[in-house]
Amino acid sequence: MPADPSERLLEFLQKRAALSREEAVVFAARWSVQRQLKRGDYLCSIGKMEQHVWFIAEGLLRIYYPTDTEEVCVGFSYEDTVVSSFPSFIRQQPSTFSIQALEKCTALGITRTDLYVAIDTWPAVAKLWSGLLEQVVTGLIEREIEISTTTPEQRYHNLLRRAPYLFQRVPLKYIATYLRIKPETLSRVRRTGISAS
Amino acid sequence: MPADPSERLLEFLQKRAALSREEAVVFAARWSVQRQLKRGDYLCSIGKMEQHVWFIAEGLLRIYYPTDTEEVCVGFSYEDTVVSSFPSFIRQQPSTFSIQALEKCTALGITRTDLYVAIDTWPAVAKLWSGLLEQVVTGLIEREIEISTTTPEQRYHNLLRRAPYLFQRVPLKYIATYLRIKPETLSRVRRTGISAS
DNA sequence: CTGATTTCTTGATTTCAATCAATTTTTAGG
DNA sequence: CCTAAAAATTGATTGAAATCAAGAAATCAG
Repeated sequence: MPADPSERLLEFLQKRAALSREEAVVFAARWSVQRQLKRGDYLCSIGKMEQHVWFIAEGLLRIYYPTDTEEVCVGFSYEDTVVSSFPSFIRQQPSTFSIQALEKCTALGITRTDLYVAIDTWPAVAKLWSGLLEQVVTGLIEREIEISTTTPEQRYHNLLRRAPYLFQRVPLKYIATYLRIKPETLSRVRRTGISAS
Repeated sequence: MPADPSERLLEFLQKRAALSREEAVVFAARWSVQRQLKRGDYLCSIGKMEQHVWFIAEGLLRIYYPTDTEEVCVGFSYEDTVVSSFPSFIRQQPSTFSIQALEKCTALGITRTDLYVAIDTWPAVAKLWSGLLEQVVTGLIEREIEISTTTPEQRYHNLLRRAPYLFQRVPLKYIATYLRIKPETLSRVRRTGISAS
């Protein structure tokens, strides 16, 4: 894992997209917006127009939307993942999400125009984009099903199994909103160490 | 609105994709699987591999997944919409959804291979596909937000405003599961005719 | 048209997680 | 290292919708 963000992006692209080395280098160069975030900083805020898709080279962020009374996490992003406020980016509408660094982060961004030009230029990039959207779609659907078919306790155990690393890096109060339960409930569920099926 | 399913598909494609008339005709011809469904028939069932994306030329269907105790509707499809068990179609895994006709339906299907060939052949089809996926993504996200930020009553009024036609065509018990409430609750919410904000 | 089945409504009761209210523990920044 | 702020825990209580239980109304197939 290279420390250099661009090098890391290049590896990511070559692993994920059917691009030649040269194409990958050219495409990677279009991810020209570098952001350094410290804990608490925002990559995107409610109401702002999302102009980029971000590659996270380092760090961890939460993606959330606010309600009257709390902030509900829809997901987390970390090293070697791609994140954006997709509905805002796709439709060019004000974002309904905020994306906040929970750790010091390094992100590389590509603009909307650059991305769509790349999609039109390289079929492999078009494929990468559809693949990413497909992943988002299947992820959202699976998540919706899980939330509505499982108990808070099951969801906790499922997440613990699928993504134990989150519990090392994310305050439980954010994990709680991601599981659609209150921190108090999560605390109680953890105490009674009932094992998952 | 033409009665002929193929003609209807052609109109749909020309409206939605930047295809020339000739391209549209050639692409439309790949939607070669025609299905006639009567009330109660299935376009896709749990556990089956979804092999097609379907264009609905006529009729109305519900898309749902089963839980221990009920069937939860994730959406409806009707004339001039496209439907599939997307996660199954995309990943070629057994479907976690069933898609059932609530009325007599006519559907035209394109196979996975035919679709992906078309995507690779015509940039406009690739665009159509990404556009469709983008629509699914934004729809799912908005829905997730709505479900977790609104009361059953608000959701009922929102749906009544956005899609009044569903109430003409779909039994309330299916609408209830779509709103993530029990039929009894929906009934009570409808009785107390409190108007939406 | 008509009887059977499905769907919808209404009432009584229960339940699971939310809320409210303090502490205790942990963490981060000076 | 120390202290203030943030996060987590624990207990008591509440509440909104689910569940349970009949009936009434609508619909569909023969």
